[in-house]
Amino acid sequence: MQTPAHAALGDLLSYSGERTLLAGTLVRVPLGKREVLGVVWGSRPMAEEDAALEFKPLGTALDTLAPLGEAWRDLVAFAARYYQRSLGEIALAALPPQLRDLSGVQLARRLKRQGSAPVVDAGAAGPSAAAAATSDEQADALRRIDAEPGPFLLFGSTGSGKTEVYLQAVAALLARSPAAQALVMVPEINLTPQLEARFRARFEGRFGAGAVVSLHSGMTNPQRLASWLAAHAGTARIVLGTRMAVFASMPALALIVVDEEHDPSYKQQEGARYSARDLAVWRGRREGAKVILGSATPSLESWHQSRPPEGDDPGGRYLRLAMPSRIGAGALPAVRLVDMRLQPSKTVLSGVLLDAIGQRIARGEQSMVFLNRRGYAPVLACGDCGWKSECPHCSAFRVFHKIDRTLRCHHCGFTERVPRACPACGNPDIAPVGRGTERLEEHLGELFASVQRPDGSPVRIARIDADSTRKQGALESQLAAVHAGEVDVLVGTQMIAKGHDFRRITLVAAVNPDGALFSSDFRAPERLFSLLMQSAGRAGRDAAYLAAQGTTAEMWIQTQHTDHPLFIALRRHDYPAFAESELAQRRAAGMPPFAFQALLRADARTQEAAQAFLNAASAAADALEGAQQVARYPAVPLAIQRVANVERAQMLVESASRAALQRLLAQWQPVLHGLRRTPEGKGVIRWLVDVDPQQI
DNA sequence: AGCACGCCGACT
DNA sequence: GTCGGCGTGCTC
Repeated sequence: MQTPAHAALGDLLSYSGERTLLAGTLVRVPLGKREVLGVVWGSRPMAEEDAALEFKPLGTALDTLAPLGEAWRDLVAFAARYYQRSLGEIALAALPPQLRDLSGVQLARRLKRQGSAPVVDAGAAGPSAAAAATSDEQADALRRIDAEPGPFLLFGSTGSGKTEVYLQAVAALLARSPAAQALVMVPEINLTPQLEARFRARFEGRFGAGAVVSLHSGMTNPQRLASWLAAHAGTARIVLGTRMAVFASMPALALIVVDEEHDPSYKQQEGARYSARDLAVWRGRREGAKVILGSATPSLESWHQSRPPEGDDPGGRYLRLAMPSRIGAGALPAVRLVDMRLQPSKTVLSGVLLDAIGQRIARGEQSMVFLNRRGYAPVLACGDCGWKSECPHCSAFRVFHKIDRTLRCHHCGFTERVPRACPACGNPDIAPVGRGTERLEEHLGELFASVQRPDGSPVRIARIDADSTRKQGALESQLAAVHAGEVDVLVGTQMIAKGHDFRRITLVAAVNPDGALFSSDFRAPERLFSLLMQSAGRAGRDAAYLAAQGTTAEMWIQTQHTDHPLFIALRRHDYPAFAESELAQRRAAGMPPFAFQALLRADARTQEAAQAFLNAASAAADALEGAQQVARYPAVPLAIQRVANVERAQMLVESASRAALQRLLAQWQPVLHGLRRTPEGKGVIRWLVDVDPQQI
């Protein structure tokens, strides 16, 4: 009747105890030599046949806490089943870590303290930020959300006011039902503070402090526990969080919002590889809560699922709500494609783009230059002997970081000081190849060294990427500098493309986005389109500013493929056209969303051992029921084959039927565990199943 | 996952 | 002679 532990450990463990505990009660139980947290999944009286078995006695029950509800347990059970993980692993991951090491007494103390915190008093309403006036599109979306069951796909361009729709949908719901709770998810921790501020401003006056809580991995354990307990008790009316929040215990859940639903961060990439967006839809249906998925560039899965009925096609299960207009922001930026084939070879920044940026600087406007590669140069190479800065532990190059003169492997973290001469032949003349954000920042600094801002001061270039924001609070202070107008040109990775509301940026440039056009990952174009759309959305957010400046917003793209359909659709800001052509290709090729996939991955000391395991697994699958409905592709090395001296291989498994795929995976699981003890499983360090993989 | 038990190299 | 490397196996 409990849950911790992992992988091969059977689903449920049984313990003995004097009294019957309600399902969902948290308990401490002995497991091996330690005591762990468990959740009661069910109980029954001792039967005679149990006498032969030896059950350990249950430890203390943490029953000062209300038991976890049936809906929560169903969600955990579904996630465990669907993503092929043990019940205990999901349940434990779904609970705040601090619950694990809190004794019953400590927990009671926490609850008492929290219970005595100022209680929500609707009568003593303080000032609440007023709801903004809604556009016709927003009002229409809200009406449909109110009238229809959903799930909804809120398809709104950047600046169309999706957040206002979320706020008012939440407000309508909380006003109608005195206990109702809403869950609002965002893809990244970085985006929670500004969302939290808006929700607090809107709701804390009405529902009291503590009505809005956050739940994400950036919080300390005590903070997380406090939020979790408030959600579980129902005192928190609104829970904001990242993907982990989908598992929050919310007894009166009535609405789930998944903002930027297309974002890959919703898919957990280690441990249990769940999709918080997909679980949100499942949870919404199970609990009768409305679900709103919002995006300017929806995932093709959600887009397809929200197609309107047509002919024989009954349409998708989601209801699409479109909000094409931008509110309070200027028109969407004009997209300019620079044909790099017409530029001198090795041009990094074309003359026309530099001119355009220069003009913005002269007018005191800001530009954003976007390059998805951090560091100074992706490779360091010797011109004489051909040595390259390979990582000794990975099949990847170490990146040259000029700032601290290091070569760093971005996969295993292996870092060394840059050698003064070629380690292979001693040639002192080793040179960076290619460019990252550091080098671009340096390059721009040189190019604009003689240019002046309107007040005569020198041009300021700033860089925002994972390296420049590593320190606590660094991102905030850098963003503040941009907002304060201290920066003329901002260089960065995709970090700067998301969410941040820059008022004075009127030009956004993507320097070298072509890599994703011909990637082996079939989802790469989808990600690129969404990233570029999102980047474009950073420009010209403030119509009043544009008008005052007498300027228009522009998005520049340097490419070798100016006639690529992706860029043509982008130039028209036409996501539907892009989606339609991508979906046609996916349909023709039998790829998601027209097929369902899973990956079986194996890590081993040698590539042969990893592949041998996968091949044996594939052979074993032949004998399973329904195997002929599921295609298994050959085992292949991962794109980055070796990381930290571990060889990695994977096998794609695919079916037109989700149910058939699930049936096969369920039967496969015990076989795979068994395989580890056979000769083919010998060298395998670990294996895992990734259901609905995002990256292939 | 933890945490044991168990068999082979460099230290008090 | 012991400390400790991580390989293998178990947890009601």
